[in-house]
Amino acid sequence: MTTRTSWADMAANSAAENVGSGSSSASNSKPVYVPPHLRNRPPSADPPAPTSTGPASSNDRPGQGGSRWAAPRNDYGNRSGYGGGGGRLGGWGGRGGWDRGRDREVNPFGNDDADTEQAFSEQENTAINFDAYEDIPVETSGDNVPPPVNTFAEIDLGDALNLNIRRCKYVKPTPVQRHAIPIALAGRDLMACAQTGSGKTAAFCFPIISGIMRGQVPQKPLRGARTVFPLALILSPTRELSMQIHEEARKFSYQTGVKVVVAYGGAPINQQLRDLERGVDILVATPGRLVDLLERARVSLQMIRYLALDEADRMLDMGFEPQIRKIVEQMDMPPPGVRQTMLFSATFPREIQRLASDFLANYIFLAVGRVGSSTDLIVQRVEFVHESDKRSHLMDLLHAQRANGVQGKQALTLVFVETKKGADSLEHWLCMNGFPATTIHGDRSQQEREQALRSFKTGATPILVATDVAARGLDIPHVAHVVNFDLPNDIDDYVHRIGRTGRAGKTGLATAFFNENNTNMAKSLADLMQEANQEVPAWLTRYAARSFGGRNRRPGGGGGRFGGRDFRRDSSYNRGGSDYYSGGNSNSGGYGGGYGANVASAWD
DNA sequence: AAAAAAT
Repeated sequence: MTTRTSWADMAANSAAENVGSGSSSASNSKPVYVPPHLRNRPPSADPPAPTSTGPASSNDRPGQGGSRWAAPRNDYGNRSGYGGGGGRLGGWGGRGGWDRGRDREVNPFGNDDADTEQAFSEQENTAINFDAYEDIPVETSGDNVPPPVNTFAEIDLGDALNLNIRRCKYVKPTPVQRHAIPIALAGRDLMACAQTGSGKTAAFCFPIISGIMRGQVPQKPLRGARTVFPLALILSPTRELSMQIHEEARKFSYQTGVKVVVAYGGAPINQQLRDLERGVDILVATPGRLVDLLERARVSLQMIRYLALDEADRMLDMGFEPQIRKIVEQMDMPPPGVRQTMLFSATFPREIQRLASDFLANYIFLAVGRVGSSTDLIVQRVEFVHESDKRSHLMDLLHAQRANGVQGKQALTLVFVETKKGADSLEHWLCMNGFPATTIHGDRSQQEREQALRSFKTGATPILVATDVAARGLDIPHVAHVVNFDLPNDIDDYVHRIGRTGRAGKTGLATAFFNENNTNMAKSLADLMQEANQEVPAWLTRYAARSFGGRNRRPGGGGGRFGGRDFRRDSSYNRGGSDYYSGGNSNSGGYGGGYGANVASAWD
């Protein structure tokens, strides 16, 4: 079944359905989470009862549950089957079980007081501007696509998770969450084109955490005493992105009894081993370190129920594919159809979709994008700058920015270059010229990388020179300007790079330096900018007309290089279609909503 | 050709 609906339509339909189905607590015994802005409207719904809830409540933390929160406890936990019979004791982590309750869980939230409305509004840097996400076109395909939801209350995530959602100030689900969460909760495999800034991590974390909480306690397989058996695996292409996902997942799983551990290279493995031994349900990892752990038999994938690949197209490109295949296909992970697999990215080239389908079973394809383009929030500029002029041109931009800046402060500027050497050399030059800069790339130590990122985020060094290590997924609030000092050779990389600004519904600026070395990018860049309603300089259009475009120019026009389209619908894909389409009703006709050819976006 | 990812 194929549906094409604008986001607004979805919301309207969904709301209409709810009227009939009686989702309010008055007609339904299940308590309903009421977002803060809807509270004090008698009498339909009470706030959630924030007890310790969930499966861990009966056993893990005696004395903590229920007393921390004043609100009256409801019976949700018992009715829904959560935690019945004492609940699970957490994942298989060697020394897990009863001991785990003694470890006081560190509060991952800066401010623990979820009942203080003010606390929410003060955390402005994580607030999402939802108005920017209205009227978003959505495309789904696959068998029996579960309908989207309108509110978190419609989803049976459980009290503990709902409380963490409140703590994160997520008042209502973002478009990708509205669609992806019901799909994932239905147990379906998913390939999703979605935006990090709007809560993509939550879109795959919520169903995983919820599924682990309500799942049966698995029998621990017989293995070496030090082997741990995570239930979910989340892979990402860079260490910093894995760290970021881990931090978010920890917030979502706070006081749920679900344990999240991160493992990546460049850091001492011993601490990570200790973390694993203390119990792991969800393992977030980069591929190299995970392979190491698997070969040491410190981790087994035998119990994996959920597999999520973030930046999935990157994970399956030439550099990563062998490692991913090893992890997913050649170790002890359950096969597709047994485990549940979710792939997320903004860009999903057709050939990567084809590779990815090896990992999926009867999956649903989901694309969420803005009308016309998803980069409305990012003003894109492209300037013709000769190689020899780049530095002085960058200096001009930075000077102008400083002049316009608030209180003379330099706005955060992320400068992408092609090579690690180039990054070091540009950073040095900027510092020499009075612009506090730092750099992040793969030749730096992990400590240096993390320090650079911190120092950039805090504004201590408001200029960060980066290679593509920082191109994907990193959520750095307040990046005002992304400069493509060197253009990438792949338009997908450009899309991901500029997506470091204009996040969470805020606006941003992206400037690209173009010269005769970038002619192969002219066509794709011009098309992309046009789709995003950006001003395309006449000289770029002329380059584009001359350019033969190489791999960046997709044949067949309608394919859309954004990847907002299911490759199974291409006529060139002919394995009998019914593998994937029960009805075979792939409707590939014109789409009024904005998925034309070459739609691209800042969505990752 | 470059970048990332294990030691």
